[in-house]
Amino acid sequence: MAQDDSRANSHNLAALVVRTGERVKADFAQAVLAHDVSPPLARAILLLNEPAQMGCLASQLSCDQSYVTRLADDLVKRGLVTRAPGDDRRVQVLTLTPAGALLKDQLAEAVSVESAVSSALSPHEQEQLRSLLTRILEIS
Amino acid sequence: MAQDDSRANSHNLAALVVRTGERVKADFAQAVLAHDVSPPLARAILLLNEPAQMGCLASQLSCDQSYVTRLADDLVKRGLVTRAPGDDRRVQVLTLTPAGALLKDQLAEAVSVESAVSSALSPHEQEQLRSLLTRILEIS
DNA sequence: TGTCAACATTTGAGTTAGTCAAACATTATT
DNA sequence: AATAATGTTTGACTAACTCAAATGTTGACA
Repeated sequence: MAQDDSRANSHNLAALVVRTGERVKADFAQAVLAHDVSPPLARAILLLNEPAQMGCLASQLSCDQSYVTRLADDLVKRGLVTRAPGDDRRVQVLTLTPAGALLKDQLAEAVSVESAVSSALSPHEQEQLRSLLTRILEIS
Repeated sequence: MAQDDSRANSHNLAALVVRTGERVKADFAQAVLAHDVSPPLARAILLLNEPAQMGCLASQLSCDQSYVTRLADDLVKRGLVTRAPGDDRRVQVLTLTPAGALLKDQLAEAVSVESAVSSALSPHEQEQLRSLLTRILEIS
């Protein structure tokens, strides 16, 4: 109802969760854009610790497979990954080139350096937070 | 790696924060779309407890003023708000119509009902979470 | 009082981060 | 051998924005 204002606005905990997520995302974006990489591209690169097929990447990114195709196009064009058919010739396996691996390390460094989460909270508090968030994600 | 910890490397706390934010946002979207309102429109409606001028709404939504113009166009077209010049005739004041006010209450109800945050955590835990997130937002 | 800077809103054009459906190639099933 | 299933690609589209320039309005001040 209208007078139940405690939930309506940004004093609302749900809104705070969203806002914090957006803040962390913005920090990530700032860190990776400094390396001329868009956030989705950076996410893909950071997942390529070992060669992976595109469908797998899609599920890790929780996005459509066709979007991974576009990301891969871009990565290949930039010389950051190679795209080669696997044993099953339907699949394409993405592998970081040396340049890509280097960039991945730089991105990982940049992202972790400017992490508001780890600089705001003690290790114990970080564990607390992790546990609370996990509980939220677990429901349903 | 078949783990469906969907937002990659959820062992990374920052990723977990983002993922939780997205989950909460998705719940919000689901709740309001059931009332045929897009998430940004719903956010605007929920902020209109009292008449507000557009620039003010923009800052509450943290978006460009020109985007509020488009939201307002839509809201007016649907008969949910009126847009009238204020005393200062540069400003336009948005006011919920009766239909808009009714919808606002329905949205507030729908959004609060399906809140993962409040059903996953005890009141005390919610306070803990609020405090941790606030600390993250405060750093900058 | 006239002029000019500042402000609120609007418009037009563009961007980013995707989605969906259909097509295609390859492999698996019957 | 025919058909179904799987993985990727393409084309067309969308949502949710942003930016820059244009428009209308007001306040400041010489």
